[in-house]
Amino acid sequence: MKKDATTEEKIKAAAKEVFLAKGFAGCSSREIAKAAGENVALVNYYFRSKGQLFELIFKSAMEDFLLSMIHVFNSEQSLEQKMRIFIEREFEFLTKHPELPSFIINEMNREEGCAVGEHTIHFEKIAETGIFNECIKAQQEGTMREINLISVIMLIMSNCQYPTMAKNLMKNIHQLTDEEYTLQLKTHQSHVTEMLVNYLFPKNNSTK
Amino acid sequence: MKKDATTEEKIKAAAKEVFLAKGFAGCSSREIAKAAGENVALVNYYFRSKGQLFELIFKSAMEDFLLSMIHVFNSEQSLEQKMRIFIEREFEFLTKHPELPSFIINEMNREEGCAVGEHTIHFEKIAETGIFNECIKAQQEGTMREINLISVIMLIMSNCQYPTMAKNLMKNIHQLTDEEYTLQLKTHQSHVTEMLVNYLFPKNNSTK
DNA sequence: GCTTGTTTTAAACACTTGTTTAAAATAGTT
DNA sequence: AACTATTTTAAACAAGTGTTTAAAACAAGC
Repeated sequence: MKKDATTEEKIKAAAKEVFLAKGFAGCSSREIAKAAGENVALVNYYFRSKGQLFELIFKSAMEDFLLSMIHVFNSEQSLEQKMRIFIEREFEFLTKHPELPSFIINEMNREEGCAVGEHTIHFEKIAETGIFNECIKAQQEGTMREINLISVIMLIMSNCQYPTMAKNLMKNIHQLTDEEYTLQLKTHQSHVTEMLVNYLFPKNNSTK
Repeated sequence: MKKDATTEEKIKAAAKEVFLAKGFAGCSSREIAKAAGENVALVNYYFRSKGQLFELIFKSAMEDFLLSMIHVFNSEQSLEQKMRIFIEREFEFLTKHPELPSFIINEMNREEGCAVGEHTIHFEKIAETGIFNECIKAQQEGTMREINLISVIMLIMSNCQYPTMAKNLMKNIHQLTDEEYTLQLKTHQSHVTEMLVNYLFPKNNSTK
């Protein structure tokens, strides 16, 4: 946390930390205030309610989440190479922010349905990079497998996000230490990369 | 819910439903009691505390979760065929219990660390089916790719579980209806199956 | 100095939380 | 029937919840 941040920023930073770790229902306003080193009333003074503060945090988390996808797509490289780099960046990003996918999926599954319908905006930014058109073109040329683009995204997300989300589960089931799991993750990443690239860009000309 | 269940069973059933949907922090004792149609005090009368009731539910959920893996492994079939059937069963199971993976992963990530260290027991049951030895043998014979078995499990879990966990996220991002997503899931399943089988059991003899 | 407006504080609000209690209802046994 | 043990109830408990309030502290301008 920065040193001379304003009270508002301190609360926001603390809220992000606590919300991401424990979810909306898993923490209290007082906990956030304490984490920020400020009075409870200030949470409502600056953000009106716990709910509105959460909404704010959630949106920015969602933005981080989706923007982490965009950077690679604009570069000048082959689709296959882009895919390789993208997976690498994704693993890198998720190692730094392991709580993010769980957080978003959870809060998305809450009954109150967090801020539904607004996140397509960011997704359209991804579309604007032209990556989807690039895929369609590659599919017409036969260098990429005929596959629904939603499935492509799902394959990538599944294989990149799940391993970081399920860290504690996996550690427990397989009796691994933190270091062992980090190592495991590294070799897993290369499997994921090879598997996805092999499947999406088959080398022998039987695209099925 | 069954008609003439005992009060204890009614509470347990209600607790399972509510806990799975909302998590430990996301619901109250009174909510569970109301869902069971019983008095709040009975929750503590039969289960002593919300925490102990949760522990009970969590363990049985974990059991469902892991036992869903075991059934296929004993059958008499080729490894590849077993894998295909396993993935099919897994998708089938997860469609019926979509909250299960999120629930377990979440509660596993809670600070209190739910009942850590006891779940290896079930996992050992999987080992007893001999599936792991079978894999090692296949790897020696060259019919299966040289790959850490933990990675194999992770690949399967990632690709089967994530798509059901992220349903609401995906629906929102891609603006899909429930029916559209179910359809999408169906075609995704076949991609997952082909991709995993192709990667784990490569046909051309270049196992790398 | 005093007077503005903003920021921070401690205290209180009404309500929900998990849990306990003591009395009431019920079932079981002789 | 009467006595027992079990089950269920409504009420209460202290502690914690999100939020509001009214007073205090602070800063800036005159």
